[in-house]
Amino acid sequence: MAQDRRTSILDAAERLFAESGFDATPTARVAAEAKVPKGLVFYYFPHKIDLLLALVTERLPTHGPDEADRVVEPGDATTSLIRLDEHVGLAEHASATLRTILFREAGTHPEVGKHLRHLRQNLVALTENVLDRTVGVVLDPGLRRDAAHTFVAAMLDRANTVRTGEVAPDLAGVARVVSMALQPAR
Amino acid sequence: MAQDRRTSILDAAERLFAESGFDATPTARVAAEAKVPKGLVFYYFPHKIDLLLALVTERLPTHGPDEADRVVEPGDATTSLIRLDEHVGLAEHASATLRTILFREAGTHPEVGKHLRHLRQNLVALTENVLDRTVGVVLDPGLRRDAAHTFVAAMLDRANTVRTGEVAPDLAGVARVVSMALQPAR
Amino acid sequence: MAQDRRTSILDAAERLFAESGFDATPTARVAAEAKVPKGLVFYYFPHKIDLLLALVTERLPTHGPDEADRVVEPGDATTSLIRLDEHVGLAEHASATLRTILFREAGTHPEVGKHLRHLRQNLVALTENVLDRTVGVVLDPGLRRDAAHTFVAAMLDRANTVRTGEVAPDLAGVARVVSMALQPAR
Amino acid sequence: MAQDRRTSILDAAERLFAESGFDATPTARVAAEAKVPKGLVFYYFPHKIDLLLALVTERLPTHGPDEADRVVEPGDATTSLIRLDEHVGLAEHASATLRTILFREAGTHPEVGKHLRHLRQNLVALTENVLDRTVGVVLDPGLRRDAAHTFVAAMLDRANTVRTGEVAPDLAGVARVVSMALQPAR
DNA sequence: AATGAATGAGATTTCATTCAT
DNA sequence: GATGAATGAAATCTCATTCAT
Repeated sequence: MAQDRRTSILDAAERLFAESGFDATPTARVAAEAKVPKGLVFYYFPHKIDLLLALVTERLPTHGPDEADRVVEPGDATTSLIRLDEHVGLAEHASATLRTILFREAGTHPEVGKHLRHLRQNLVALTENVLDRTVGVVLDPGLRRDAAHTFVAAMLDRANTVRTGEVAPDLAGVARVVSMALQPAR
Repeated sequence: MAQDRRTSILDAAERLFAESGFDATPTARVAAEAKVPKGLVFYYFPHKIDLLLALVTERLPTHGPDEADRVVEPGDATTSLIRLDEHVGLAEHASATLRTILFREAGTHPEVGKHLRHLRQNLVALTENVLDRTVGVVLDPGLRRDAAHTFVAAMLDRANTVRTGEVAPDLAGVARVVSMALQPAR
Repeated sequence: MAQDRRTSILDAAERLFAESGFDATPTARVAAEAKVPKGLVFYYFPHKIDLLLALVTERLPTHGPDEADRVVEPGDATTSLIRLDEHVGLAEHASATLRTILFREAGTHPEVGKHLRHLRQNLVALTENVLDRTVGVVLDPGLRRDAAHTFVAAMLDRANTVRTGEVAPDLAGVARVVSMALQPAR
Repeated sequence: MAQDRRTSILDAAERLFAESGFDATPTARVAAEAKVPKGLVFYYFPHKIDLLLALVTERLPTHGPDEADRVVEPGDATTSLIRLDEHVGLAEHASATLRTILFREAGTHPEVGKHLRHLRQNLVALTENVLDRTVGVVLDPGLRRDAAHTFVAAMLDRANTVRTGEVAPDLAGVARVVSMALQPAR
């Protein structure tokens, strides 16, 4: 019961911060949106910034390298990468709000920036793992790293793109480009 | 003289908005940083948002497709792309503050978002142009587009990366990956 | 057991009120300092002011005139007064916190002011008694009263002085001055 | 004109702080009492504590030793001391509010405590000067110091007394006691 | 007897904006 | 063109007190 109300508050904060940004959202609006009295927000989150921190630390999935298993399509790097993107789901609506918060506040709130750095590191490691398991041959470590960074950059850029209303780059296209670069010969 | 003071104000705003964000920067601090009286800021920029708009419209370069000439290294796509990145200079300190502002405020301020969309479109067109002039053969339009999007995504992602303190992906590596994908045969 | 927790609360309140003042000390901090749940403070002391009143009524000694016996040194007014001061112990650390509270809150909280007035009256009566029993001769009532008031004023002033970090006046010196004023002839 | 409004604010603060104490007086009440908008209080005094500091630093007289000239009655220490007390005017209504503030806040606000220490030092020096110029003979330095401290203690104690509603000790009586102590012989 | 989640009135402070000069 | 005093709406945060359990 008590946790329900704390959850309502976080839900409301997530929605509003994504819509209008952290700074532009008064705590009073969070309380109203969560249908709890103003004082209760402070009770659970003594300072406004604690709302942001709770969202980022409690609700952001960190992707471990073991998740590669679920998406690998042996011998087909393009498909594997596309499925990786779908699995991570950065473009999906469910994570849209957190993603918005993550990118926007990373520059001004150190704790948030730290999480964004971890996310990228994990995604790169995961992508390298996916590539390894997909292609049969042993990849050059430098090339593998560059390929992974390229794909992760595209995923993160697209996440950012969606939020700013730009025309999203096609991740399938990027997957194809990366995949072609890895072809030992044609 | 009058223009000098207007410029001081914009300089100060650029610095402070990049540091702390638009919302978190009081106009009074802009005035203090610019060493002008508070009233003068509102004299030149009747509303606070006008400061942001002036920065974006007056100080952001838009890259036309004709700039390809300056960077193309015929026959060497990797080098051409690296030189393109250097030319655009998104990673350079000079544009760091504007870039910061651009990414952060794009989601909440429509005018700013519009500029970011234009920037991406122009960069994609420019990159396609660079690729065309670099490789001798006629590229498949779909592949060319995917390659351009991939490289632009990496450039923009890196710009965003720098601002959040993440480990920057290596643009030379991405250039190599994109370049290899375009090799007709090896 | 129950009394232990009530005592902890009063101990904590005494410490914190002395440090930061009554108004500036939240009851929540009292509870934290006493290591009891917040609700318990209000269980024992329904209103915050009751904490202050309990401290003053339960922990402040009132000095009766009969205490003169313990300090009188017949024929030596200076020594008697010095011993009176030591006996009353207003300067001692044990009473420092209560003294602090007494002086600071006397002006704004009538109940506390009443206690301070009683303390002064009792001290004057006690000092007059000490002087009477010390000197052999019959003192002029007006002079005796003035002398007592002078010494009590010095004791209370010093109590206040210690609390504000001023250089404490030397009570032995005051005892000497008062004593000399009472000498019938030299 | 502008200064007038700043002065109104300080006047109001002086009145209200004396009445109810610093902590118990909302800045909104200060604004209301001064008949200025709430924002203006903050304009002149960015933090509430600045009101207190301005009162103490701008409105508290510091008594220099040269002021002795105005009160000395040669050969009559009792009269000289009484006139000194009247001159310093700690008991007068005009200084009552500041005195109240001074004593109450000295313990919790270091800046205020510093002023109270200076006031005592200056008063002791001034009183010693008065005694020197009043009595013809050369006083023993130790005795002179004790006598001065005794009288200053009484003045400060009485100031404090008035504020807490206690029965004020008679300063004329203290003057007589101190004066008698200085009589070389009778 | 004990508790800690809950409440809401109100405190301090912030700050974009106005405007008389 | 320039200025800085002035304004007030609104933001964040505080905290004594209540009350269901």
